[in-house]
Amino acid sequence: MSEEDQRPPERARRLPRAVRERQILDAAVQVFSRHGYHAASMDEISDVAGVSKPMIYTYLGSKEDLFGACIRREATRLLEAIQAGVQPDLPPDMQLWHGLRSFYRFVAEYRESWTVLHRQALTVGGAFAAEITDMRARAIQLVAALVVSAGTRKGVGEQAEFSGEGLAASLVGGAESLADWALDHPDISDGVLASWMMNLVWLGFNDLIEGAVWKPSE
Amino acid sequence: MSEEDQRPPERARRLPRAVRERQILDAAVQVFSRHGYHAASMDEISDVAGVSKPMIYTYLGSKEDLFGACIRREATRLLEAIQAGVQPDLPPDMQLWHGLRSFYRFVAEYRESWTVLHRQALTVGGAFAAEITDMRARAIQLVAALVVSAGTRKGVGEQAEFSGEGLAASLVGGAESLADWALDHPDISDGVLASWMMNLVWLGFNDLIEGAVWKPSE
Amino acid sequence: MSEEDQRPPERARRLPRAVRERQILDAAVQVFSRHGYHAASMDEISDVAGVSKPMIYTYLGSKEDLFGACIRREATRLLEAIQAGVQPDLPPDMQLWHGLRSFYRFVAEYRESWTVLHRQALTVGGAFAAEITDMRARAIQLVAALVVSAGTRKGVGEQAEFSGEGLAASLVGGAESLADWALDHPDISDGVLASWMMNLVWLGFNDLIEGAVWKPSE
Amino acid sequence: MSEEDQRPPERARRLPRAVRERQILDAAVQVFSRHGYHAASMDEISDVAGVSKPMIYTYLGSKEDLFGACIRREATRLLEAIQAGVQPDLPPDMQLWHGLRSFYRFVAEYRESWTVLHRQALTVGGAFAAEITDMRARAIQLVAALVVSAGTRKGVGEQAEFSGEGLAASLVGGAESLADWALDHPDISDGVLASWMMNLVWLGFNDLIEGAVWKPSE
DNA sequence: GATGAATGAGATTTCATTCAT
DNA sequence: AATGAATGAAATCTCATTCAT
Repeated sequence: MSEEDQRPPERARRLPRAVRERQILDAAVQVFSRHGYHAASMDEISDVAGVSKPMIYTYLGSKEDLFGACIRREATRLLEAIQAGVQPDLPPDMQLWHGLRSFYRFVAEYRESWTVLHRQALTVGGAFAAEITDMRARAIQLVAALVVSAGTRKGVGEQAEFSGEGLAASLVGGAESLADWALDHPDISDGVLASWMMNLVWLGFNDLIEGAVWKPSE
Repeated sequence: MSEEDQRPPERARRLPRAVRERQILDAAVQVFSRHGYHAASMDEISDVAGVSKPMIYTYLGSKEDLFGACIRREATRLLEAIQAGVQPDLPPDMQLWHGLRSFYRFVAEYRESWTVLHRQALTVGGAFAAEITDMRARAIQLVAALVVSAGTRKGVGEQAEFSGEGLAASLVGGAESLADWALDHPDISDGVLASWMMNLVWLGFNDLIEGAVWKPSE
Repeated sequence: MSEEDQRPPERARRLPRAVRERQILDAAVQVFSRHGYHAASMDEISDVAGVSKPMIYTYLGSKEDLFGACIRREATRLLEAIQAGVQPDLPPDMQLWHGLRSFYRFVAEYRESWTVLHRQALTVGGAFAAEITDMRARAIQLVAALVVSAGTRKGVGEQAEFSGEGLAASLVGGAESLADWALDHPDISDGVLASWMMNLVWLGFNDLIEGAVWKPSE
Repeated sequence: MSEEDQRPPERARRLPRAVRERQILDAAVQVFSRHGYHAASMDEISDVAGVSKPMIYTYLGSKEDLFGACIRREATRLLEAIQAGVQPDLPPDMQLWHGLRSFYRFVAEYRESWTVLHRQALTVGGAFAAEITDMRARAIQLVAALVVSAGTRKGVGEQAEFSGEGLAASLVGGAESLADWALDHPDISDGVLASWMMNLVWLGFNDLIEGAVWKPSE
């Protein structure tokens, strides 16, 4: 009844839209990463965000829209983190190494972002799978370019034993898989992880471009 | 319209339990692989199986049980397919190569089995994720054993640049990732895919055990 | 393949219909008494009876029919047990006492029968509630007759303080309630239980017919 | 057709939670009392309440929770009604009489409450049966205390012919049974019903504490 | 006479989404 | 700007009941 009582309750304080959107996206990433797209409920997200459900719909649209916004934000973050670590004037192997380090640093620091991108995004099907697959394809082609550029410098073309894109696909997958493995081994630094990948892949690749080829002995 | 069509509709025929169970599992794998665990509905599965829902519950139990049965059947299939291809008296690299070929052959032939195992099983969480993770861990350790056995023959121990389990994790992940990639490139034979992996990994690994080490040049 | 193998399996031995019906009814009483009408399932009943479900439907009809058959059989048992204990040439109080003893003996010996009749039959509604209520009404009127016959012998009519049927209703209810109580106190003999009821009721009733009347003092 | 009918349909009006909860509980008591716990459907309850099913789950929880809420509300009502009628400074017989009157008044006025408590609550089994049995036990011990206090004033102890708790159990059961009987005889006032119970029981009990004992004459 | 196979119908429960204030 | 109130639609699962052999 007094004048002070007339301002709205603590929780309902009017915040600028951008702040609210960030709150909601943070909560959504957290919940989606825990339960996956389908098992996550808008109720839980609104609870975690400290915001009512209609607000989510007003600001970010449907559940699918919301998930899309999460995916895009986290993907952007990841790509920016990697790009920030890469110095384009270095030789290809060092570029790769720096990129990998940044990647493993990101995964360690933003587990939830990584989980959403890697594990949950593919299960939704339809547009998202495509989006993620696209992003992955871009990453793969980036790596492939790196690899091929190194290769062509030494005069190696596309052959039966060698496919830039295919190798890049497995490289990216291997790196991701090692990232998952590293989530359970947090004491291993990003530098060591990146070195493992380089040793596994670069040396092998180096042999390839030197003309060495493994063939079935039979 | 033909004479055969005049017998009672397929659906009503009384078939022995084992046959129905196979039908149901086939349908379930198909539907789970398309939509994932949560988005798949028992209604759709029963439709695809040509069987009423109660039969599913009578024969295979709850949705979770059904999913578990799918996972286990497909995992067994996959492992058997790989083991059938491996000849234990060959040298490690040939064992690996044959294993990979069998793997890629299986993935090409049973896309849905692979999708369920690779993409969908992890999203359920709880017991299944654990089961799959376990199976993957077994595969990783198998590979690690192969790799390490080759390594120790040449006197290479665990070092900072080298971790059997970590490398195996990335190798398995890389192989899986290449399998996914190959789903979109069906013209590439399993032999070629396996060779790529071998060239990427074995040569690289070979260098490692010869003492070559990649190090950041900076 | 040998000749012995051609007789039907143990369970399917052809038994005369009356035996099968008894088996089924026994099982049904057991299951209904445990779970009540609605929570009992035909599956459980057929399991307990060691008989397939279609057999139940063939011999005893629908679930409702089956329940009805149970109720009628157990009610008949109860009434016969009571009548067997009563000797019609004794004075009213001794008749009542003997009836009560037989009743408590029956309840102790056939807990399940009693449970079905007392607790479960009323929850079904419709025809059964009516049937049970009827049976109870007959018991009440029987007791009422006893009471009234004793009363009229002494010249006591229906008054405000006295209603044969009402009193009988509460008497029967009290006896039933004591039976329930006795289920948790199995060391108390039927004779003692019957005596309690007589002391509680008969003395009071005796006073009534002697002209004593309790009235609110206010 | 009248002007009032032109406002939006009753169902869509936004009412405060407390009001809706009351509506739902009222409907639930009605439906549970008609069909029993198992045969009652949430659909019918939501229809009767004029509310959609999700509201019921949001406000009152599962079907079992809802039933529990009904039981507790009605039990509280009943106990309060009885306690409101009892005056603790009166002699034991008058306390009993007033308690009985209040009880019969309540049963007449809230038939459905009584039905749910008396007939339906026991059939659910588990926690509710226990809860109801408990409440009944409290009532029984209350009466037992009354009876025994009157008895000990006259120096009557526990004997073979007399068990406070057993007698109280049958007294309570008799009172309940008379209540059921009275439901079909609505012209009989609560005062008369209470008097019947007093005449039946109190006189008998009075005899007991005076030393009179009924014994089988055989 | 006896049963394994099969299902229609309906139960409880949850969720994304929207009104009305 | 913000939310409590409200729901349509659909999910999983169970049960009484009947065919076909």
